[in-house]
Parts: sequence; structure tokens; C-alpha cells
Amino acid sequence: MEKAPETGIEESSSPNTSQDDHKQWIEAQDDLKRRLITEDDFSWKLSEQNEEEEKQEVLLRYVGGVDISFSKEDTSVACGTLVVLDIQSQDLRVVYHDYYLVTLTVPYVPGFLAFREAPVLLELLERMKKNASPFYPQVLMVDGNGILHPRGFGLACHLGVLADLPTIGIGKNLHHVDGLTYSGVRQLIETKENCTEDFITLSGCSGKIWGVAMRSTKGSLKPIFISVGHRVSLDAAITIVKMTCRYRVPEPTRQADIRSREYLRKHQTGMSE
DNA sequence: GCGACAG
DNA sequence: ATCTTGTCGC
Repeated sequence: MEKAPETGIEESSSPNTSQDDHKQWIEAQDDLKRRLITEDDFSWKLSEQNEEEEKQEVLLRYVGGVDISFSKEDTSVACGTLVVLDIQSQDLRVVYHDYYLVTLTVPYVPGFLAFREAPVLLELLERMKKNASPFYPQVLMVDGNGILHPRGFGLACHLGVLADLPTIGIGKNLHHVDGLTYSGVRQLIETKENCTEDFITLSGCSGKIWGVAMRSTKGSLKPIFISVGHRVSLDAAITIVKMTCRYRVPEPTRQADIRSREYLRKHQTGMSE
């Protein structure tokens, strides 16, 4: 391997894959971002209306959740899972679930999670739509961030735009952006004076509001990070998350997580079916 | 140059 | 993401 002169020119002769891929990925994100809608854009309602005349309105009932788990032995083997919960049932019953076992070749790169996971999740959504399931989700919770992202376009946005579906980003860890740090958020959350609610607004140094950190369970110091995905405002997102929070992680993504793990476990040892 | 970096 | 048992508590 001969080294090029130090003059700084190193182009097409040696494809610098990772750098080039990131550049293309950034372009793709910026391109898709033009179709992003960060306000409420759905026909269903979050709660009953008083007027009897309008009882034809559609209430939010089917909330979806997606997640991907990985095999411990084969880190490229993954199981994508889509679940749908009926939030009108008192027990948040799971009315639909589907799995997609795949081998992923795209690596995880912070800020580019969608290029690794979105194809799998999209397939699950398209499969469900093709089968004309009556439970197709009215809104989808994604295990990953929405606009809480270096370029304001995380996995939840990516998936929402491509599927043209309202989505909400649910992060279990903070992706440091715009001066936001995990320790800073923790301090803020532990300080009661800033807690008018059970969540705090994540406003960065620039003043932009990226989402909220919410203590979804009374006993949990560690918050979850909610951000706008697509076609759902932050306020609506918070409301919907609260409606589905039994534990720290809201049920849709929690069930997707649990079931994808279970699926992998059953299909790496036993040979059922 | 060094650290940070969703899942 | 994954490696991992018990354990403190409602």
C-alpha cells in the first residue's frame, strides 16, 4: 500500500467507503426531511367529544410499536417486530404481531440508525397493509428518536415519512445534540422546581425544542426521551405515550421488544414449526 | 487533537 | 443492541 502525497488529495482512486456512505446518507436524510410533518395530521381524536352530533368521529384505538432485537451469537441476525395494541381495551391488548427474521449487513452508525433498521420495519408495515389487516396502526411508536437527532431526522421520522404514517420517537437514552447532555437532563429532572409536570422540555443551546424527557413511572429516575416523529405534534405524542405507559417504556415498543427477543430465543435453539 | 455518539 | 443472578421492593 503506497501512501498518497500529504497534499490532501485523496479521491476516487481509493473509495473511502464509510465517509462516502455517510455523505450519501446525509443527503438522503436531508431529502426525505423535506416531506416531514411535525404537526398533528391525522383524522382520529384522542378523546371523546361532548357533542352527540359528532359521535361518528373516529377515536384513536390501534397504536403500533416496532423494535428490532439481535442474536447474541450472530450479531448480524436480527428480528424485527411489529405489534399493535388496542388502547380502548382496558388491558391494552395486543391485537396483532408479526416478525421478520433477517441478516443485516448495514452497520449501526450513530445518527444513521434508519439505514440499518428502517427497511426491516417498513417490510413489516407493508406486509400488514398488503394483507388488509383491520388492525393497521393509526400511529406508530418507534424504538428510536424522531427529530431528536443531529439533523432533526431520526429513525421515527424516517419510517414515518416512508410509510406515510404518524410516528412517535421513543428513546431510552439521550442522543447528545445541541448542547443537551444526559447529566444535565438528569439534574433538571431531579430538581423539583423545574418539574411542573412529570416531564421536562428538551430545549438545546439554540433554543430549539427537540422533545421531552419523561419520567414515565413514578419510581424511575431514568427518563424516556419522546420526540416528534411524523404527523404528530409533541403535545399529542406526550398524551399518547402517557395513555400507554404501564412501565418505563410504553407498551407498544415494550411489547415489540419483549416479543422480538422471545422470537429469537425460540428460533435459535428449538426447531419448532 | 479529544471526546460524544439513538439501537 | 448484547454480555447477565440475584435481589430489593410494591
